[in-house]
Amino acid sequence: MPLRVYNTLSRQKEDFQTVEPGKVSMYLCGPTVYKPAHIGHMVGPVIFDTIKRYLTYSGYKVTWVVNITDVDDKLINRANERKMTVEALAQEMTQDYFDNLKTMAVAIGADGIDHTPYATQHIQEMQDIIATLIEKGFAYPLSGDVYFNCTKDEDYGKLSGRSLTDMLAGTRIETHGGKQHPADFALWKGSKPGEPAWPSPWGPGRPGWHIECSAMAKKILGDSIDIHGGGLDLMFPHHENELAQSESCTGKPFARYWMHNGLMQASGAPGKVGGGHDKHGDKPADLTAVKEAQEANKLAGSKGAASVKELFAKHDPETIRFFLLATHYRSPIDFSDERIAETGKSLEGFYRLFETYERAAGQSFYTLKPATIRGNNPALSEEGDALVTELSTLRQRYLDSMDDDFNTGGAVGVLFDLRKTLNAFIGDHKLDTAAADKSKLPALTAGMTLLKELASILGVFREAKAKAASADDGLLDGLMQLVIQIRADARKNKNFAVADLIRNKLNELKVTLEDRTDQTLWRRG
RNA sequence: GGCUCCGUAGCCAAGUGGCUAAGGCAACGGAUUGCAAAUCCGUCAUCGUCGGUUCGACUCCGACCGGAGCCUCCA
Repeated sequence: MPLRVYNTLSRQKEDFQTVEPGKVSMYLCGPTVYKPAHIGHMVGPVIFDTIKRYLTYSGYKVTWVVNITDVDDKLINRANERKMTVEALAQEMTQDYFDNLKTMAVAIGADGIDHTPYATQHIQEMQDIIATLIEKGFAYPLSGDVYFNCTKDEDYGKLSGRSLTDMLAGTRIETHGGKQHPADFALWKGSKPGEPAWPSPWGPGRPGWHIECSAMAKKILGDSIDIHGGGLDLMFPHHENELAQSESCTGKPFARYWMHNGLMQASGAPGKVGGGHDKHGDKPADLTAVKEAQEANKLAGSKGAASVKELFAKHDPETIRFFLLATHYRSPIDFSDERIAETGKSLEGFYRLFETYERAAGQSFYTLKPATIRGNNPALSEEGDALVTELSTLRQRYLDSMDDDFNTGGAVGVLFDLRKTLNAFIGDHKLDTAAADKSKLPALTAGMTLLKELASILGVFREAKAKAASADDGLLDGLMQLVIQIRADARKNKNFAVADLIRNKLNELKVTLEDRTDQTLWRRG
């Protein structure tokens, strides 16, 4: 089955064909760095990181760009509030963003985001595009600003499915004095005193919001890119305008596939995590009230939108990543601590399996070296155990899911099936006991290696978790072994009252004991 | 008002014009265990409502109900 990708432009899944065979250029709209990232900001990067991993696994050479918007009204206002420069604020928040990406297993570099261009470092490229647009008649200067002329762009609105007449009918667009059409948007904004400004042929000013992406995508990836991504909220006006100005400038298709991820929603609180939410539409007369309500909501802050760093204090980042990938990327995700905790529970079985495997095989799951390229997996093509056949089937199901518009939710389901299969195999052959049928170990390792392969594509189970108690010098485990020994003696003497007392008291201390046939294991939680 | 999208079991969630509608969490029954834990096996849905198209629809079309997003420089 060929890879198929849902394209917002056509509103359907299309066979994936790149501009250049074997290569994929990918541009994801990054954050405006004016405040700490919240969970919603992680959705796009995690999904596109997974997409890059899968495309790479499928044999493509992928170049991925995520831009940093480091000049904008919100930055200016925020910097003023905090009495710091826009540069300093941007630097601080960019670092926060990068730190969070790293924690979420999204790398900066060849294994992840290849380029992170900054808007302020591409002013010249933006001005070049603006100049070209003016020259071609797609844009016009107006008292220090420059506007894109939407009516000159024949297919304006094709991405979001809007027409200029619809937009007029909506009357939601405030007409700025002098603009030729209400939908015309700023390419260049003349600066007010005290604002960041760059010299330009149209006077000192700063770029409009959309132009930076056009400029940076063009510079780094070329006139036509393969995939352009971002949150669903960016489809209009941001991506629509970006597309319009880019194609008007170059005369070439800007992006083959537009991919939009669904937004994170705080559970119980309608609306997206990051901002206010208001219903409107029925009462256009109530504009003022609506606006006031919006402001109030903005001040109230982001309900349910703890910063990512606060979230990491409560939940394992791997759990959060898994949580994000368990749902299809185009669906909205309902976010709550309960949901993530539930995901955490569902992952425990994997960690147990890894421990079991280590006991059985004498090597860590994390040291297994899985195939990194799709193709026939030699370990699975050998005639052998019935397990091997089953593994091949599961692997194919996984690939079919991912080929279908990166259906990570379906792929996650296969991971759980694989877990069950391997646990059953271990049980059938008593592989975690002294009575193990050692001849079955290679088949088990093949299965575990496959699990590693499939999980790696999702960016999970790649590395062992850092030991929580790094300060512990082994005392804790020593004490536990002592307690376990004492309890084992009690059990041997059928003194179950003592044995159960020990176990119950340990439970109260959040320590779980597991009596296996030949030993007793303990773990926290 | 305009433009999109969604509605699958107690909860989360994948998927399909026709064989048994993935998987997870929870619950229940069983195997295992001294009892537990962990693991395995099993039980648990006719797919918002009403029409239409079709030999046949949960899957296509329409209406309605319910929910979400955008039209406001939020990823």
